[in-house]
Amino acid sequence: MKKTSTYPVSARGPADHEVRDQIVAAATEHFSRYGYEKTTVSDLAKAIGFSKAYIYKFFESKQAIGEMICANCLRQIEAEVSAAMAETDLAPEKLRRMFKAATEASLKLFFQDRKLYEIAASAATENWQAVVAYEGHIQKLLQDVLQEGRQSGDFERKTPLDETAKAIYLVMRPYLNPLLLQYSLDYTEEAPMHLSNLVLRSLSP
Amino acid sequence: MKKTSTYPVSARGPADHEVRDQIVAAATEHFSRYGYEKTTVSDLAKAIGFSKAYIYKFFESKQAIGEMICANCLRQIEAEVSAAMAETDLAPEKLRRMFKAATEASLKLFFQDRKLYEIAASAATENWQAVVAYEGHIQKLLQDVLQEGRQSGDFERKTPLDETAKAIYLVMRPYLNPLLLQYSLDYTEEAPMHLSNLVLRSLSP
DNA sequence: CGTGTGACCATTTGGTATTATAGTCACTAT
DNA sequence: ATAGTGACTATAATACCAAATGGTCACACG
Repeated sequence: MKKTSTYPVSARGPADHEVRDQIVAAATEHFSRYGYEKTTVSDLAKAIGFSKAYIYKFFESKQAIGEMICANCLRQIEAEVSAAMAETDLAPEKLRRMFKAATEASLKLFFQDRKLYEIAASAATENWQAVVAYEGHIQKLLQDVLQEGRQSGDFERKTPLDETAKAIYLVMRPYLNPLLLQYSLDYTEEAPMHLSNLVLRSLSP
Repeated sequence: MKKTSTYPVSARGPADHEVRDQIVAAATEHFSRYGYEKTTVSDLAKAIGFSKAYIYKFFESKQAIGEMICANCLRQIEAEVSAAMAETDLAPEKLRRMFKAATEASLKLFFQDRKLYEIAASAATENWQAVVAYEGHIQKLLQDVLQEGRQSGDFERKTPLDETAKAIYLVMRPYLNPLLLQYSLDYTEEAPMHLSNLVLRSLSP
């Protein structure tokens, strides 16, 4: 199995290679310190002691490197969300924690890793693979918890599952999507609770 | 009573004056045709046959003129939403129509009056009075229909009204707020229906 | 074959000189 | 007092050119 998560379409050359890891490490460092725009490919090359041309043996563009770093950020968020959900067995509580953890993890990125956040925001604007994958994974998590709640009898079963999932995703989107989050900052304090309440009321059997 | 809606804080000089109306008319024309940035205050002056200095007897800045035009747009949306809601007496249906009409009116602005939409988006970014007022009015409409539905027995009465109103507003926001709408275009087709359904389920007694 | 690069080109970007614009004010006319 | 303006300034936009950057390629080395 090819692990597409760490070797996306936009990569090239040997998949498993020490230099690839070095590039990613240097890019993470530079992007998060100086930002994506201010980091040149030559900077990365210098940092790992190779020529710029060599970097292009591993990534087909600077953006491809950015995608990788962005994907790592988003996977980090996914992991935090999954962890928060794993803390309980009750579907309703899982849903609450999912919403809360996702918002908090995104906010953490925004406030503590602004430069990386900016990459994620561009990624969302331009619909990079990493963001599409992230959205897919979150939707999957959501669908799973809905299914679980239906099985346990916590959630109603009349409404088609995919409709419910879609609607709830739309409710969460302004706080999950890096691009939208920055325009919802005034609400991040209360929104997860209020919206979780609303969603759970809508799910009651 | 001062009608603050047509004479906001950022205006100056005689409130009711033919020239003020001429300025607004010329600005509406120019802003919607050439855009806010590309229109100079001198252009407006030329259009109404006065000097630029005279315009500043009526508005304290170019932005103040923009606010007025923007406020008109938003009031137009409000009017369309109110009209749509008046078509029915049933609170749940009112809520559906509110969501649908608001989304459609905002989309109309986006696609058919792009230049004016851009003003509204800036207004939302910079929190102009016009947008704050618009949000307030929409929230009032929402609160009223909720109250009405509670009285008629269509909606549950346990949850505090302002919490419900706030949560539902947050659900609608991505499609009402001009700044957010442009990032939700992929969803405007289905979102009003799916989200109305979700909200109504959450309101069921 | 895999590792690695300097030289090269087409676009962007950054800096800067110049122009255009927002906004004011003293002033005239009625 | 109300109606109206030309001349002015500080700031923002623009136009311009030089430097920097993303990206490629032919080639060298083991």
